[in-house]
Amino acid sequence: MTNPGHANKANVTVADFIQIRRGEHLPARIAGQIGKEISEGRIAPGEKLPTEHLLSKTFGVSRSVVREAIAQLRNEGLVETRQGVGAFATDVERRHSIRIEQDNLTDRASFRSLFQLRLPLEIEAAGLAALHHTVEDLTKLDETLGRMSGADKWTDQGIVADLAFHRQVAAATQNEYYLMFLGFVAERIHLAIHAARETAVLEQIVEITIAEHVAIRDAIASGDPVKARNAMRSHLIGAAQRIDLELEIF
Amino acid sequence: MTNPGHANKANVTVADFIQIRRGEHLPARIAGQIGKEISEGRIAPGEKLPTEHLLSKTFGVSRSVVREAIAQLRNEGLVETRQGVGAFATDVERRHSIRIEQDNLTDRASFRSLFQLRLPLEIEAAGLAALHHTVEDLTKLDETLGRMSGADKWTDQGIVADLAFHRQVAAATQNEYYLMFLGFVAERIHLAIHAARETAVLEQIVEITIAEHVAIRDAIASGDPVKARNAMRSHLIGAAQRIDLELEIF
DNA sequence: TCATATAAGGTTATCAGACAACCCTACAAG
DNA sequence: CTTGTAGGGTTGTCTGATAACCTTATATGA
Repeated sequence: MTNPGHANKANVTVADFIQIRRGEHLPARIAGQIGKEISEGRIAPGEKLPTEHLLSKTFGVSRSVVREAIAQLRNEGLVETRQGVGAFATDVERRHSIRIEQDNLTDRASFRSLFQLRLPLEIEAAGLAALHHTVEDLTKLDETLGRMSGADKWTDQGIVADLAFHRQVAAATQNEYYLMFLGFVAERIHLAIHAARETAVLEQIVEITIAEHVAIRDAIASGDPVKARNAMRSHLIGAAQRIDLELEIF
Repeated sequence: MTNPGHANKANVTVADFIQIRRGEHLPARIAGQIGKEISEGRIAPGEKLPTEHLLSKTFGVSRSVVREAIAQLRNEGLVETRQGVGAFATDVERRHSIRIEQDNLTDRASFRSLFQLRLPLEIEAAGLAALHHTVEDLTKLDETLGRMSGADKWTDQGIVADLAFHRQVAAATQNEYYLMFLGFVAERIHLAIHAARETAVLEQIVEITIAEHVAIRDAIASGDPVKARNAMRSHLIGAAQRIDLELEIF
């Protein structure tokens, strides 16, 4: 919308790029500026970025720095580069890595969406864990439960242990992707709650839900996937209610 | 005389379809190797990585490439660098982005794990889509179904349409994270099948499953989440069976 | 005229070497 | 014993060059 047609030849004004001040991690700052241009739509998807040479002159840095900045953007999926052609802003659909800006989660609707995503993953993970857990998995679960109900229950340790418990359930599935995705999602959720200064709420959750965690552990140990799923479902629904989150269950 | 860049093997004229990956972005490959070392624990968290100079000699590439690889790992949160000191591996918990190396999916067990992760997400998404879909969502679904059963059924278009269908179901949940995660996972799976040169199988899947897709669409349109979930579950289980994938269902 | 081959110029990818900024350690000076 | 400093090592940045690749225009031959 903002005159995207000038990337072809003799671009008059690349953008409102300002000269970089030295001091700390040049590539990251330049990547930030370019990324902002893309995120805010001033560089449309599919549009070609200025050449590295031109960018280096524009920012007043060497081409190495520009290259590293573009590499970072490419890694985040915001741009694609084609040798001999140039760098292009990508469609949102094609991004090949998942990244969640923590700021987004301050929005309650967004937070709820992430929790709603977590729900089926945790439930399925509990079921798979019931089928595939090893003796070591159970040992680790018990150890973590001990930390949760231990003397340091009211410190951050309890919260860390809660996170660790769910991570270990995911690990017990023996499925690397459950560990990867659930670890990622659960961590975002915990961080969001933490950032919202609702740690008191979290501690309360930890206290109330020790019994629920034990139930999950026992269900997994029993090897009954249905029982494990139900235990995890009850736990998560309860946890959501305790932070006034209304989920859709069916 | 020891130029490692051109120290390749003699050109083999046989049709050996092993990837030569000459244009496969050197830094990404090196980042993958180093990242693997970290993920699999051969480089412990907190441990110092070899110096850039040593790495460049080890891999036989220039320092620029190694730097770009390390920058990528830093961006993914796997390493932290301190000027004048070195690069250090970080804890797994710290990672703030998810990335799946496509190579891993050539391994059938790994591919199955990803499919097993996709299962509950797709099912839940179908249920949520039944509740939250808009008129526009249904229109897009119908349009995509038309492309699947159209004349270009046997081209890549049919496969693209299949992917688009599932993406639109995810979009119909009105939950950005379902779109983000499912789009990501489903795309990996399709790429893996494609890379395995099983496109013929995929096309067969598309043909057989048009009816199943229509059933999913109708169930979503009916607004009954349970029905939508069942339709999606049947479809995915069938799709898995058609590529000889045995999933755990409960 | 039309299709193909070739040349030219631009862009990214990689290389090589150098210097700057910064950190750590050890050792000398007080 | 404390302090200062010199030295070496590492990452950060710069500069210039070459290779690989793409696009476009021109030439060539039927």
